[in-house]
Amino acid sequence: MSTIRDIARRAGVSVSKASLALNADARVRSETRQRVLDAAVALDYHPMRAARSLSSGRTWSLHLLDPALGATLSSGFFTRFLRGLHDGARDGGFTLTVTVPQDEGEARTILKRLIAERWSDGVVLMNPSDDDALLTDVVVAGFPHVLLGRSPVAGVSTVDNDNVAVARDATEHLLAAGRTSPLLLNGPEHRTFAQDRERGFRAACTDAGVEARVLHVDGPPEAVRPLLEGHLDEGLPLDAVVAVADPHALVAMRTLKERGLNVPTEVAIVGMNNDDLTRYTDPSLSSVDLDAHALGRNAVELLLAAIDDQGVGAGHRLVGHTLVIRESSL
Amino acid sequence: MSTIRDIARRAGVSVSKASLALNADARVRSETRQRVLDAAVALDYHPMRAARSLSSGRTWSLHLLDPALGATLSSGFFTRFLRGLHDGARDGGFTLTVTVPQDEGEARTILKRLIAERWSDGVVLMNPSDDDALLTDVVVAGFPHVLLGRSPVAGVSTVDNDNVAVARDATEHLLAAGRTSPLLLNGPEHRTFAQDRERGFRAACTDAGVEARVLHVDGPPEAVRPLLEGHLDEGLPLDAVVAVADPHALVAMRTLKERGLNVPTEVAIVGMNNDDLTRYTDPSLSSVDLDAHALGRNAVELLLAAIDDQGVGAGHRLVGHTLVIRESSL
DNA sequence: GCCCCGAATCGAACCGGTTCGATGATCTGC
DNA sequence: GCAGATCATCGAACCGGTTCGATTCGGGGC
Repeated sequence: MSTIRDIARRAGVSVSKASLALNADARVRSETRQRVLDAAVALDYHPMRAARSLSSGRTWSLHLLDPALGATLSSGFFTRFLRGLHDGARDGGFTLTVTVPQDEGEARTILKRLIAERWSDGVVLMNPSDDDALLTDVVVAGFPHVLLGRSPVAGVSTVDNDNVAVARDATEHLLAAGRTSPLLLNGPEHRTFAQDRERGFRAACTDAGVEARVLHVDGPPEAVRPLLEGHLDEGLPLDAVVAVADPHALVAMRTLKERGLNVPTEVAIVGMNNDDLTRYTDPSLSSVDLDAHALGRNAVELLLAAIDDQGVGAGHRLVGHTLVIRESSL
Repeated sequence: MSTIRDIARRAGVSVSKASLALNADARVRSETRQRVLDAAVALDYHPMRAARSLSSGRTWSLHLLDPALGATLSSGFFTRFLRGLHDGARDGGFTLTVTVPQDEGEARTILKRLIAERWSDGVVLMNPSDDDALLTDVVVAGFPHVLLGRSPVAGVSTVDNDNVAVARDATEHLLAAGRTSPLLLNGPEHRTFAQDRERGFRAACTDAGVEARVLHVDGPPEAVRPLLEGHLDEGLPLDAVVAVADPHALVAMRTLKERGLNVPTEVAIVGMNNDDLTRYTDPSLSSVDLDAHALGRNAVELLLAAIDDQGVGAGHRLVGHTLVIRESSL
C-alpha cells in the first residue's frame, strides 16, 4: 500500500505539494501536478479514507436510517428508492451507508451516535413512526438531513409525492370510466400521507358528484378482508376501489372475487406504489407509480446542498407520479 | 464535541490511560476505569470514527456490492437478506455499507478502490455475472469476502442454499400429490444455481419414475409465456410446474389459465424465493422460502471470521430452506 | 535491608492525510 | 539596479484516536 509520502518521494516534491497537486490546487504548476499524478498512477496510489476524513472533517458518506427497511412500503419501492439515493450519492462523490434499527428508540440512539461519531455527513430518514422525537433530535443538532414524507416537525427538509394528487388522479381515473360508488382503503388515520390521500380522494368524488366512502386499514394487508366484507355485508354499493398500497389492493381483489364480484367489470381497482409483481397478478393491477428513484435522487440533492452550505434552511421537494393502467381498472 | 483528551483531563489521567480504560484493557484498575467512564458519560463522549480507523487499522464497516441491487431476485428476498447482513454486522459491532455499481466493469473498479482506500474490512458479493474477474480480484487481493451463491473460482468463501435440495423438495411435493408430468421453468442454463436446481428436479423425477421436462428462461419473467405456450402447442402433457422464481410462476399461472387450464386442479405450481406478494395472488402461490435472513447472517459470520483471522481459508455455509404450501399446489 | 519483578502510569510516536506559516526564488515597476 | 509584490515550495503542526517504550512505585523473597 503506497502512501502520499511515497508519491511525494517518487515525484521529487514535498508531501504538502503532493497533496495540493492531487487535489488540483491552483498553487501548483500544471507540469508539476502532472509529475505527481504520474507517480500516483505508477504506484497505484489511493488515499486512505480514514486519514482523509480525519484531517478534512468530511466523511464523504451519507446514511440511510430506516427502522422498517421499507417493510411497510412495497418492496420494489424500497429498492428503487435506494438506487435513487445511491445514484445521487455517487454523482456527488459520496458513499451510501444503511442502518436498520429495530425500533424508534434504537433509531434515536443510532442517530445520536451517527452525529457524535461523525461517520456520515448527512442522513436520510425513512418511515419514522408517529413519535416526533427523532425529527426533533436532528433539527436540534442542526445536522444535514432529509425526510421521506411530510414532516410534522418544523425545520425538517423533506422529499415527498403530492399525495393529494396521487389519490385524486387514481380516483378520477376510476370515475371517468363511469364508476359511481368508490371506496378508499386508506392507511392509518393518524399518518399524514393517509390524510393527504383521503383529501385527494374526497376532492375527486366531490367534483364528480358521487359519495366518498373511506375505510382505514391499520395493520397488515390481510386486515383489508374483514373491513371490506363488513362493507359489503352492510349492503353498501361498490364499483371502484382505491387502495393505499398494492398488497391491500390484492387482498381486496381476492375478497371481492370470493364474494362473486368480477374485477374489473363489476368493481375496478387501483393500487399504489406500483410494486414489482403487480404486472403479473390476475388480473394485472393498475397502480400509481411514485417514482421512488426520483425521490431518492431529490433527497440526495437536498442533502448535498445542506452539507455544502450549512446555513441553508429546510428544503422541500415534490416528485411527480404516474398512473399505470392495467387490467384491474379497464 | 469532546475528545479523548477532554475525558482524560476530567478524569485526571493521561490520554493513553483513558484510551485503555475505554477499551476495557486489563492494565487499568477497575476503579480508575470507572472514573474514566463516568467522565465519558458526563461529557457525552463518542470516539470519532475516522480517528479510530486511522490508528487502529480497522474501519468497523462491511460492504455489500451488488450490481443488480437484488433486481434479478424477488424484491422481498433482497430486503430480508440485507436485514440479515445488517443484524449480523451490528452484533459484531460493524456497520453496513451498500454500493450499487451499474455493471460488472464498474463493480471491479469499485472493489479495487474499496480495498485500496481501506474503507471496509470486508465485502459481500452478490449477483456477479458470469465474468469471473471480480472473484479472481478478491481472491488475489486476499481481502475478506463472502459470495452469495456458488463460486466458479477456487478460494472464494460462499453462503448458499442447497439448490439441489430446494428443487428436489419442491418437485417431490408435487409428485407426492400424484402429479405425473412435471415441468421445470429454469433460469439460464449457464448459471450454477440453475444447474443445481435442474439436477434436483431430475433426481426427484427419476425417483418417482416420471419424465423430467425442462425449459430454460433467459430474460425477464415475461419470457415464460411463449416458452410455455410452445410447450403446450406441442401437445406435451403437463400437470405440474416448478418455477425458478416467483414472477416466473405467476406468468406461468396466468398463461395456463388463459389456455383454459385450472390451477391447481389441472396444473399445480410451486415457485421459489417466497416473495412478499405470493400470499396475495389468486390463487396464492406455493413457494420455497430460501431464508434470506439466515443467508445474510451466515455471510457476516464468515466475513467476521476472515477479518479476525486473516490466515483462515475459504469457508462455506449452506442454509436451510422451507417449502411454503399455498393454494397453487393443493 | 536489598534486590527484583510486576503493575500502574505517562509521554511520545504513530496512523496518513490536509493545511498553515515561513522561506526563498522570480518577477514587476520605477 | 533595487524595493516590493508574487509565487512556488517545504517543514511542521494538526486531526483524534491507539499503542509502544520508559519510568515510577510497591510488594515479596532472600
